[in-house]
Amino acid sequence: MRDFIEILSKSSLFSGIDEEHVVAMLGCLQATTRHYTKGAFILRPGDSVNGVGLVLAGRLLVVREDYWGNREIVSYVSPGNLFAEVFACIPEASATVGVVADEECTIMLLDVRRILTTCSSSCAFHALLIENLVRVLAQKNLMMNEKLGHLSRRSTREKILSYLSAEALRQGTESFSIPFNRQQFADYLSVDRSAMSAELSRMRREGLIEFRRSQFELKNVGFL
Amino acid sequence: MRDFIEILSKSSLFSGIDEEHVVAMLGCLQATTRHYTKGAFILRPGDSVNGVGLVLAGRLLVVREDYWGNREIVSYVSPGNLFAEVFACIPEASATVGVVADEECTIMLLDVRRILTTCSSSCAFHALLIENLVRVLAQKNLMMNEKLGHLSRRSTREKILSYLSAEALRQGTESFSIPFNRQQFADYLSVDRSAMSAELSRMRREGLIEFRRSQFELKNVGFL
DNA sequence: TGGATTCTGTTGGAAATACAACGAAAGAGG
DNA sequence: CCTCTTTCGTTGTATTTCCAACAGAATCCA
Repeated sequence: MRDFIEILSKSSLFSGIDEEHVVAMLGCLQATTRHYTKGAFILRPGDSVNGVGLVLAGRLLVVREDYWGNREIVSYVSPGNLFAEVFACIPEASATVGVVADEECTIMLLDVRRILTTCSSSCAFHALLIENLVRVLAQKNLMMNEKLGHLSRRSTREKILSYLSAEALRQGTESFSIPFNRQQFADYLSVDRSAMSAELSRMRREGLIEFRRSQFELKNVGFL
Repeated sequence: MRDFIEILSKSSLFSGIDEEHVVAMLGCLQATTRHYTKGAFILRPGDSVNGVGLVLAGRLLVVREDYWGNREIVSYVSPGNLFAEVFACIPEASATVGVVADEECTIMLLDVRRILTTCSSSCAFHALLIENLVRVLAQKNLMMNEKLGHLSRRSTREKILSYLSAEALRQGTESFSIPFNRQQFADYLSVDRSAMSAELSRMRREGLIEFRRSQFELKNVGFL
């Protein structure tokens, strides 16, 4: 547990609160930790959600699957970041997506009601906690919006370029690596993997990009 | 102004606060109202956002346009609902989408910092205001998630069915109308309008659906 | 090291979509 | 009631995507 306090104090939720106070708040928020092995479901579609999740170690995938088993990767969650906060903030809603451990991982569950309901006594940083929660919600919104922008492109090439240029902008360099393998990349953009590979090769032949596995480089782009 | 107080007290942000207190809070939140004619831009991509918007009358469209003029309808906003709250909650972010008046409309702008920063004196309902804001953010998140679910479908038919069945579920009936004309519907699902018309006709011939303009009926569905 | 497994790129045929063009139907406004 | 404008459905063609199958490369593990 001690190992995770640094993660916590640097997390999106506790940002700006020093380690000492974070520890004090954990009890107030009824924090519990859990451990999962690779491939295990942390949350299944339809589950009711009682608390917000915070990743302490490992990586989670947020996935959606349809009746025919097509799997789409909605997003991924790395240490220090929240998940399921949306369902936790709307008591009457149940999960519409699944959350799977992409590798062995440790998570922490916190009671959202305790975050929103200011307890006048102990927690001096409660206002900050709420502000952080609002910021996380807004940023997730922004991310989804960005992904919506990728998915709304008509062709595979446009989707790929939309994603890659956004990633180059975010990382501030034309040469960067993406957090997906090919199948995951295709799942993320909701296209066929082999079609994606073919399109990537075509773009390489045309001198638009260079790549090797998950390492990409945008050629001749004007915006950086 | 008087005309809009009922809208306000029933809005997502002021939900649970009676009209009397809503009026009292408006000053505290530095509320201003504006009027726009059909087709006018309320917000352009790249604009910096100082306050959250609340629709009092008329309907707004949230749109994204690419370099080639392809227009995607991200969502629409009807009276009583917020817009631009995401950008307002992240000071350093500027708008990534545009907001257009779909018809003549009146909106109100509110200072988000005033919502998040509790002023101990006057506003007894401030905690509720924050809770409402959090709920709105979470619900928008949920809506985007749902839309992501539609867009991630591979074929036009699947996208249409995904949207229509979600709408049928929401409205609780197999016969319902959608808030779009054909072009807007196609824009919303990011597909070609004529292709959509063709697919709709095909689905009608196969007995899956019935429709006339914006009125739809799902046939032989099991979930209602 | 060698074999098994996973990941990636390629290809060809089937299917679906985009695009452009057109006419019919519906709605708006005098 | 008539005209003008917008919306909607249809069709044919060019493109693009999907799907399945396969082979080479990289990685893993005993």
